[in-house]
Amino acid sequence: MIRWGDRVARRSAILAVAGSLLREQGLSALQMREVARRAGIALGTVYTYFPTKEGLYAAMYAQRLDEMLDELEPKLASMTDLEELFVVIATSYRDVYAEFGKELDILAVAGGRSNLAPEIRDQLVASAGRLLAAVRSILVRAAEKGIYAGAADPDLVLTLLWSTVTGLADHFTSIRHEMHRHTWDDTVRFAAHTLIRGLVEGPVPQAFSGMPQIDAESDARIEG
Amino acid sequence: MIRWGDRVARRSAILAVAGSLLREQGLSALQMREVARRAGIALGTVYTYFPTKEGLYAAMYAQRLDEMLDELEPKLASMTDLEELFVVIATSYRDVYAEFGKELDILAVAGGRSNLAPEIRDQLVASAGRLLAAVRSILVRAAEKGIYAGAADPDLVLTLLWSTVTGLADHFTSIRHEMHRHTWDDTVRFAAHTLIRGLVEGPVPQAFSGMPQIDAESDARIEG
DNA sequence: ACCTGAACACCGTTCAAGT
DNA sequence: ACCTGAACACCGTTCAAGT
Repeated sequence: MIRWGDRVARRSAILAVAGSLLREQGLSALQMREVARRAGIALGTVYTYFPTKEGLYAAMYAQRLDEMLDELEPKLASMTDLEELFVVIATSYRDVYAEFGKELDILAVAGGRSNLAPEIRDQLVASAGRLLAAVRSILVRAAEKGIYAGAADPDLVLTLLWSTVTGLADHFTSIRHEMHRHTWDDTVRFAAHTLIRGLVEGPVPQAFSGMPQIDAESDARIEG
Repeated sequence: MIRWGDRVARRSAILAVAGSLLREQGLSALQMREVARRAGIALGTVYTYFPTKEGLYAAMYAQRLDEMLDELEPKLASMTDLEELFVVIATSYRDVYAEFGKELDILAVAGGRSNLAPEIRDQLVASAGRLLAAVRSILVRAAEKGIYAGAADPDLVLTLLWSTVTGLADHFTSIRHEMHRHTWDDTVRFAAHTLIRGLVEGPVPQAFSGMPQIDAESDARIEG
């Protein structure tokens, strides 16, 4: 039992209870009354710790991301392979996505002007920063080795990679993935391989002439 | 005014009213009372046309997808360029996504076992079929010309392309896209170029040896 | 048959009162 | 200071009654 007035321990307990509720039964079962009941406190008390349900949710998300990054950073530090980078990050993020779903996106929340408590917002910004820093440093290392097509704007590369990460996470979190027999591992590795192959410098295959930017009539025509 | 008992016209009117509500004010403003009020009918009447709010939403989505495909199919029929294909589909879908957001995904709803009215489900399955048929026919045409790397499983290719389409749509529908200055057009074209370049057959750039499948130690190492 | 709208159920949020 | 829980607000859904 948490003693009366121990706000730090109580806050953790609420987060823990809410987390298990979310994991076990999904978002629709995450109700403030149920959180209060499982935490052994009154309904109103939850609101003295978190301003709204959304605030509670954001705090849970921030905590989960920190956990993810604590696991991820050591792996990324020693990593030199762009495909592996993609696979490892995508797989970690998929697990977070499976819990928190489409409601929250680390790069969206961290960048946005939502009504979050400043502390939570800062925590999310920090997490996003850790993730971006890790990815950027690998891209830079790759660019220095001349393998990665450094000509493309890093923002574009990051947007493409992150969009694919979230898109794949979404795919395998929805019933969509039951439409074919491929596993997550097969699919992410194929995605990683294809993307990196497309990004990497080198001779342009066949009809392509390697103009990586806007051009109304592209040069990848099948005929002619 | 719709005359008493004209269920066909009334149904259309409800869908139209709900659609404008969704477009103008977003999902949170789509409330059954407001739909009834704007349609000039009683709250209970809405429920004689649509079994639940979700059913109404799915019907709106199905209608919007039909509209999208009516626009898309003629364009796709004469299309031979894989990059253009990606750009055109992604852009159309982004507009749908901006309205209906993450709640519904054509390939998820069509494949799933949700509690939709059979007619709506059938309509969604048909839409998904139209989209997949169009894409597949272009991939096949490309494979015949020997440009597209037909070796890769078409399911994998489709999953990757569709995941990126939804990921990009999500990116540009969230505040995330404000984090950099690139437009939708720039980004989708870059994505299309990179993906198709990665998928296309041809000499493998630099250290790559073109093994497109699972391999724990990938060969895209930066060093060694 | 089709339509009505008051009533119910559910859940996020508030706040005056308790310790 | 911290906690309580009844009460309020809101909105999806139902159903007995109306035409």
